[in-house]
Amino acid sequence: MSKKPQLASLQLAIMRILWKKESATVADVRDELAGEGRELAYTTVATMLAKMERKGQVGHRAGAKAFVYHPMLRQENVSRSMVADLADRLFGGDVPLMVSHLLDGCELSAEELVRLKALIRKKEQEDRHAR
Amino acid sequence: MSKKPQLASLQLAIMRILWKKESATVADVRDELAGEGRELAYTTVATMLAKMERKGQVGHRAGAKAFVYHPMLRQENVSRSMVADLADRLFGGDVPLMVSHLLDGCELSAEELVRLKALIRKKEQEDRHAR
DNA sequence: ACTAAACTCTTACCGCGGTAGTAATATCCA
DNA sequence: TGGATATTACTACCGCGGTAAGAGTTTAGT
Repeated sequence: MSKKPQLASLQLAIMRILWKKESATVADVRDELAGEGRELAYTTVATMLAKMERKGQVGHRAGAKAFVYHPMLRQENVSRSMVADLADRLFGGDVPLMVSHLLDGCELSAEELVRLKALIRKKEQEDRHAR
Repeated sequence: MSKKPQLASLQLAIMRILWKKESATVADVRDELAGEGRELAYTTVATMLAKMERKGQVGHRAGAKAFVYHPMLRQENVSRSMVADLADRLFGGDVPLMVSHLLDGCELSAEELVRLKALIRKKEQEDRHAR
C-alpha cells in the first residue's frame, strides 16, 4: 500500500469526482470534468483511468454497458500526504509558517476565520488531553 | 513575469538553497543538496540550473572561476502560489478545510498553536480594518 | 436484423523533470 | 609549462502526465 500518494492535477480531479460520486463510468467522469471547464476526449479520460488503475489508485467492475470505476485511495490519506509533502518541500515542515502563507494568499471571509479559530481550539483540547 | 510559479521538487530544493545563500555556484548547490541526502552529478545540477535560467527562475553572472547563480523569483510569491494552487486542486479552494488537514497530519507543539492563534488574530484585525 | 452510437483496447506522441555522459575550455599547481 | 582538475556547453535518454486517434467490440433503437 503506497505510503504517500501524490496525485497530479488531472488525476486528482478525477479522484475527486470519484470520491464525490462514490463511483462513475468514463462518461460520467468526462461530463463532470467538462462541467469544470476541462473538455477532454472520451478516450483521454478512459486512458487516464486505465493508467490510474495500473497503479492501484482506482478500480473498476463491469456494469451494464460500461465499466464503473471507484476510488482505491481514501481522500483523507491523499489530502494529508499531499499537504504534508508540500509543507515539507516548501517550508521544511514548518506548519505554522505554511498556514501563514495560506492565510496571506487567500481572501478569507469572517466566517472562515471563525472556523479556523474553532479548529485550533479543538486542537488545543486534544493536546491538553493527550499529555 | 509568470503569475503562478510552480516549481517541481528538485527545482524547489535548488531554489531554497539559492534563497538561503543569496547566491551560489553549481558546486555550492551540489554540495548543499548532497548535505540533504541528494547526491547528484555535478552536470546534473548544472543542467537543471541552465533549464531554470531559460525559464527565468534563476539568473547568473560570471564570478572568478565559476558562474554564480541567484534566484529570480521571490520566496514569498512561490510559496503563496504553490500553496494556493494545492488548496485549489485538493479542496476546491476551501482554505480552512486545508488547514484542518494540515493540523491533523502533523504533530504540533503548544508553542506552534500559540503562533497559529496569533496569526488568526492578526488576520482578523486586518479584516476589520479593510472593510 | 442492421446500422449508429457508445465503449474498450492498443498505440502513439509531446513536453518536462530529472539524470548524466562527452566534449570543449578554463584554471590551478607542482 | 604541462598535466590534473574544475567548469561549461551540448546532447541524449527515461519515465510520466496528459492528450488523443484508430481499430475492434458491444449495445441499442428502429
